[in-house]
Amino acid sequence: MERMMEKEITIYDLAKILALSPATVSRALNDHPAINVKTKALIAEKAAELGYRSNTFASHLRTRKTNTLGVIVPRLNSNFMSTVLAGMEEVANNFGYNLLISQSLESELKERANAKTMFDSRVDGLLVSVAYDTDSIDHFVTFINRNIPVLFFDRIMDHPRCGAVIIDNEQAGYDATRHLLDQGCRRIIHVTGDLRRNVYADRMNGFKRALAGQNLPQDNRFIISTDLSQEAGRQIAAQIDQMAEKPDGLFIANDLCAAICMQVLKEKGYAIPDDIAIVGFNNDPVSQVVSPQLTTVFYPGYQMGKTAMTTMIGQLNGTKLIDHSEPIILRSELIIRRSSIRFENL
Amino acid sequence: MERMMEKEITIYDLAKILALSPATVSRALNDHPAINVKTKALIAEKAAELGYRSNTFASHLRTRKTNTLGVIVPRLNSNFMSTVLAGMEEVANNFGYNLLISQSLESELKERANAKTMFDSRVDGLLVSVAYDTDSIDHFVTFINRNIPVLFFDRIMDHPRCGAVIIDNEQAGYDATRHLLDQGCRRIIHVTGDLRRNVYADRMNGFKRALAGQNLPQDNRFIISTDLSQEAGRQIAAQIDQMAEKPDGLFIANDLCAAICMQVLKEKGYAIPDDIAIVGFNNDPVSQVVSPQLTTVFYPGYQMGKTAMTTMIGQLNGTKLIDHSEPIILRSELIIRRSSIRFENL
DNA sequence: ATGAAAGCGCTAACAT
DNA sequence: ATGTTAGCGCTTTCAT
Repeated sequence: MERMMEKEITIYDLAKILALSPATVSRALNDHPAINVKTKALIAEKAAELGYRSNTFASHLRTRKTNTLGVIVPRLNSNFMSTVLAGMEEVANNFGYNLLISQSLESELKERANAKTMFDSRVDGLLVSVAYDTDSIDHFVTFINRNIPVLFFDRIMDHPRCGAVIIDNEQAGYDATRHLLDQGCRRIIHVTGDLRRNVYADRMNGFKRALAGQNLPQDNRFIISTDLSQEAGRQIAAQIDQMAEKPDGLFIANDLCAAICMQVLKEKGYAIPDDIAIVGFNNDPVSQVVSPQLTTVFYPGYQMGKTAMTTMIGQLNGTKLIDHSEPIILRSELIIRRSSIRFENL
Repeated sequence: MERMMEKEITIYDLAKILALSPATVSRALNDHPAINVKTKALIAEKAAELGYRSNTFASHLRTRKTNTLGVIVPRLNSNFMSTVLAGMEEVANNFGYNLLISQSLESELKERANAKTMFDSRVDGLLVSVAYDTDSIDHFVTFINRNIPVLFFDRIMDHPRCGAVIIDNEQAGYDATRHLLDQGCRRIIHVTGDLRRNVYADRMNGFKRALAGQNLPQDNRFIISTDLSQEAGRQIAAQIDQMAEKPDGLFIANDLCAAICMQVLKEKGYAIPDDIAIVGFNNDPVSQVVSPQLTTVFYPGYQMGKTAMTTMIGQLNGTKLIDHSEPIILRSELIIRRSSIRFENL
């Protein structure tokens, strides 16, 4: 069967038809100021009529710019991350950038592979939220050495030539813990993730500061580092059930993990929040669906995506260079729901 | 401040250093059979040593292939979609393809814009799950006319030259409804999405078939088309609460919507499953976290992503052409949990 | 088995 | 305001 294969129109075709030079056509299409407005209109019209589309590869080859930005995230499938990406996409779109998105699946190995792909694709810039177990920063230094800006968001790495966009995790951790303390909790367990990641280390520090503020003892057995998975939620519940002296408060750095943990505790007969008050993190949809509804920390994902992307593009345009000396910090907010409001405070 | 800017190595550099021609280097790098094995090894070694990376733009300009595939999804932030994408990424990676991912945010307008971007980026193929309100298929025909393969998955459009990967939504809808009937439900409400989408239309047809099989009356007021949002879940619950004759079963085509609906019903004093049994769809994490746990339909997202991508790449390679005449159908499975098991059946 | 040379479509320095 | 021209780095036909 014969296939219809429309011929690809080039600026040469346009130039010939309009009796102009390819250079003029190129300039007109790129809205160059030196070109006569009428000429531009003429060219634009003809281009549209013939279905001309710029060959980005030829353009990239010449300009050494790809108009593509790489984004590496641990996973796509969290409400938070996909909200961030939606924010990034909106801004990138407005500025005519494409996004090359990939997930590290929480593995440094995969992250390195992703970074290599991005590098070979010659992205103009890279936005990264690092994997659970990332130790080395080598695979990003490759970019930095070539002057390709790298911007971390949420889970950041410390590097003198990389920007960062985060929330104040320490303060959020403090607020969450402080809230539990205000509800009368005195034996609070903090369940967190890998402490190499700033988000978890900072929340833990906030947790500790809140306890210290009340002159409460700091018991390291009350800080449990897990992978924050659903399974971890189950294990924590089982572990608590085994403890001689039970906790009366639980601050878990992830909503889904907290929700599962709460569920198992309820099954084992614990009253939430009366026996154990619980605070999660992220304001994931699950936090509204469990009963009692879960107190959590709202994370401005969309805002974070937009801010990160705006920052990156500002850097690329030279409009506004990234301040490497300190991160951009967005506001988060404690959302208080039933899982942490003790009876006596109603 | 001086910046270290490593010079980009080209095949000309390699050729000069090794006293070979650029053609030989190019062939060697592409593993051309005519090149001497030793020469290949020599070139590969030098390339690695100098950190050579192929300039994909020059290559694409020549070959008119981009090795990039476009993926358009309604939203990134569902467990299902990100699982699909993970599956796609794995396969694409193995075959050396890059993914350009974007979300339509359930809007045909945005979907068209995404498609245009993909088209201008000259993707080699396009994988799409269409938006809620997509009516026209024009923006995909553009690709088809240029012989760029288009493959739909999950939410598909009917076109004689596009492939499709789906689950048997009709059967899944039947199974879900049949299960409710088996539990003694006789007045079942089906809450679904936009019926222009196959996934919802098919589930509804399965629903109807199950009712017909029991000689139950078909009341169109018992089929409610919504946007399946959390808000919709709330509204449905309110609506049910107002009904003179209440339903005794609820089949909602989305877990989060079902979970919220269940929650509101519980607040209003309905016993789940005894007053109203509920079945959701997708096996989203929320389904395990609500109480009672939600009966739902497992959706093989990872598998779907892998299958779709394998199919696409088979088509591009010419290895295995897409069968346009009928869709690829994957197995789904009803997962029975407490939200639908009536007391009398325990 | 290897080389010479042309050209993919675009941009930009230089010229007019 | 517009034109001329020389590549960007790669692949590939044709030649040896």
